[in-house]
Amino acid sequence: MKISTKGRYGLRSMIDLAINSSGNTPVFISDIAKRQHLSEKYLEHIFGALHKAGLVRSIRGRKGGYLLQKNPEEITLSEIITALEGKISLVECVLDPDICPSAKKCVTRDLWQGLSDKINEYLSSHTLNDLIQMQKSREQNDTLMYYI
Amino acid sequence: MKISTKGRYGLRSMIDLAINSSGNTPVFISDIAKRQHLSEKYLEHIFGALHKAGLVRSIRGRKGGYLLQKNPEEITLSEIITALEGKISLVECVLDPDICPSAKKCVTRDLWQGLSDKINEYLSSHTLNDLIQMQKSREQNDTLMYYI
DNA sequence: TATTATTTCTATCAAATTAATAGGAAATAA
DNA sequence: TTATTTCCTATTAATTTGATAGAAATAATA
Ligand code: FES
Ligand code: FES
Repeated sequence: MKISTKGRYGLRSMIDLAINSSGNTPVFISDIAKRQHLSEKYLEHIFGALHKAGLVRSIRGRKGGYLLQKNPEEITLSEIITALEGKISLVECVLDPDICPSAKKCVTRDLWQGLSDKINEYLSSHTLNDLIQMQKSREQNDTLMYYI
Repeated sequence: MKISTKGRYGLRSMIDLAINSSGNTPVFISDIAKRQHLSEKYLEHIFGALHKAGLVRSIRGRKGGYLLQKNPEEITLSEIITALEGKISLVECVLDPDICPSAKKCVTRDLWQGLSDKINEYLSSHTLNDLIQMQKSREQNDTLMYYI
């Protein structure tokens, strides 16, 4: 029961993208990879998935790169994780009861269903903006420390 | 972000064990495997883990088998899942901050921490007995249906 | 005591999934 | 025309998960 690197790296990259894009100038994957200490090639894949899910806008060619497609407060963490890891459910049969012949009787399915709902609830109730604000205030506090 | 078969099979087997053990006579792994449509050999592993975690008592030799070590209402689902899948955390650095050099600054870690806590909360607040009662009442309803 | 049924332990193999790399095509601004 | 970027497809590497085999230990039973 772990979040994969795709999900983890992707979320961090979305925060990085939001913080480092000024206006309409796109951000290079290579820059995000450098700042986040990630492989450029692997990050390409991740942004492919984010793009496909409509969370980022891409500009091809020289001086191209990526931009957020929506405002950070309109992007829930659930959307980001779903884009990168698929629909959130702890067991397959929560989404697709047909794969378990005894799904109707199975009490553990109800349990996993309930827990999956909790997880979805949590991730839907936080937006990318929440993380950005946390990040920014944390950085500001770090700076202030030097003046105290 | 999935529960592995170990966790799923193990939980179902604990319910099976609790429901099918009468008094102090132990239950064979082979019987549980039959009823739950699981591989006997694989189930051995699973019970090895449950035993190691002190959730079941084993009786070796002929007419041996397994018994619950505690009353079902004293066994939380968190204990069972932890025994089978290890400590519940969505990313390694939640339990062990040292593996991420920037753990103190990382806002995504706080997020995963929070969500991992929710999951633990949920699984700690339900016991094996809850599932057994659900199962029993479900079976009773099924039986009643024939008499209506 | 010898035999048999049963669990436990360890080692290993197979399959599936995830993570990462590589190379080049397509697009586009300089 | 060139440099720089995303996009696409394939391949490889690493890790995790699922399953098997067989020897050792142990207790009941004949
Ligand atoms: S595990 Fe799928 S229905 Fe029980
Ligand atoms: S991912 Fe581990 S601290 Fe950020």
